[in-house]
Amino acid sequence: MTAPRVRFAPAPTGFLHVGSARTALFNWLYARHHGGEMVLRIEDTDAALKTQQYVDAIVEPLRWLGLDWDEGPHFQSERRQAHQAAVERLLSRGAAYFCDLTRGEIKQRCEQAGLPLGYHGWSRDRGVADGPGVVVRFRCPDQGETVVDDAVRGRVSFPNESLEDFVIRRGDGSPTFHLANAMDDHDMAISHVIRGEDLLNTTPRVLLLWQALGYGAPPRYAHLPLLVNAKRQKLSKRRDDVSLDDYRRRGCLPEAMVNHLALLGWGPPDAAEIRPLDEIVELFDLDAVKPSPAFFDPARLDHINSVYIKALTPEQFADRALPHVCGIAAADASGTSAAAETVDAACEDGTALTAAATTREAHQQRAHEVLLKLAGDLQQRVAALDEVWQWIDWILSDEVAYDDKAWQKSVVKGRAAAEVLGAVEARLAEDDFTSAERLEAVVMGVGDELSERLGVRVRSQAPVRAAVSGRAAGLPLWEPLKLLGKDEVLARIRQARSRL
RNA sequence: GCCCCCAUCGUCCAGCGGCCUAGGACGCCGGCCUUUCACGCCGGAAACACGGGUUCGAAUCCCGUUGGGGGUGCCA
Repeated sequence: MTAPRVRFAPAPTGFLHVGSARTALFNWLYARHHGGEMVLRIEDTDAALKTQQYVDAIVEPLRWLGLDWDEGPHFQSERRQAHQAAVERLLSRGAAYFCDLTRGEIKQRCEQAGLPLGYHGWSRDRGVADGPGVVVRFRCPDQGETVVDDAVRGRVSFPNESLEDFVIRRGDGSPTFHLANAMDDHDMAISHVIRGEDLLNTTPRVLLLWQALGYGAPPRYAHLPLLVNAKRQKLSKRRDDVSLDDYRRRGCLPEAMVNHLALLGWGPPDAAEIRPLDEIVELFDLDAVKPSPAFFDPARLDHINSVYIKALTPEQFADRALPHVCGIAAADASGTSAAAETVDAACEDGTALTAAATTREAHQQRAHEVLLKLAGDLQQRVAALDEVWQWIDWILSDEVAYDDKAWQKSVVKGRAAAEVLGAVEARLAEDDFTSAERLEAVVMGVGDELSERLGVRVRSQAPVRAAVSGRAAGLPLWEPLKLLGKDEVLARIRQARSRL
């Protein structure tokens, strides 16, 4: 087999859809596995969507995923001349004709003829002349069938009588997707067209055009299973979370997203599902792609993401989590995260999150240090990077937000909580806060002593946690106490005691 | 309406005629570990949509039914 040449051809819609990302990935995997090439082509037939912003919305997420291409981006709009010339050729050959019927007129004719709503070659013999608003339609054969030889689905045949004379040039002179698609795939020497199943029904049209244009053997088609939501409907922009960039902002790792996407419609021959991309490249092939729709399950993505997060070194974790803790990753999000709002607000109006970090830079430096020190404990607790903030906000901020339930449970109703806090404050005043282990020994020691004295189990960790963090649960306390520092810890315990 | 696709645990995959009393993973439930929350470990419930064929033998092949989805645009 000669090296394949595939293309990823998204329409510029302002963002990259996870379904499109999956299509891009499968094209890329196929090309890389077989040592072929991938072309990026932006299908901007429709409007003037070739702005940098629209192109970036496609290119950047692809780069984020780690997918590259060997050629492009090409733009369909740049091939306008060639497309128009082809329309002329089809016209002069009688393979296409002009039509000036409006939607209403078509409907009317159907009713008069007692035919089901549709285009029944109405203008084939009307001899319509070209002019403003006049479209060009392709003359489909009335008999026979058009067969799509699909790498995923096998032989799919369409009765030609079910095909209507479709528009290949709009009233404004622009070519439609079918025409541009056939021509561009031919002219760019595409060998394999790998795309979503929603396009399967349009394939006979492209094939008919391919034939009429005298192009010879068509490319091999492969229609990938649709990505669906929990209700098993095609993922849609309106009701589902489909923007790849949103996942990035929420702290999904690109390698996790790629791995997750690869598992939708495909599975490795062995049982190892979570594995590096180069191994997936090695194992991937089209004949192993399943034809049935796949649910894009966010819970599964979370799991895969959590596995990748756990595998990060502390340094990698700190570097990658930092933007999510400092509001950078979510800066351009429509719904900014709590972390972003808190940090941005504090930094922008000049107020400090902590007395020590009075600038954004200082805050970042401090946050990085905290992330690095707590990496292991954080990594096993988050499924996405944007969850990190809620575990450490109390360390990075001077303000303690006391959770009512936690306060009641751990301090008010906590056994001997007042004594615990009193004793801990006294003992910690003697400590130099250089050892997390010693801090643990001190706090736990207070609990043990009280337990012995009172004859009942006294848990000393809970009230201390509530005092310094305002919460009932969280990270192992000792390293955070050290990071918070002696003055701050003692101040918080004092503050808690005064609340009693 | 018409055309097309799809059909194994709730979900994603394995199974491509006998290895299947159907395997793994997510999720769920239970237990262990633990002076928080987690991680980890152990265990459990959970599926071949239905009906006909073909075959010595079918989750695997064929047909039909049912169910789900997609398309049916001067969107792609």
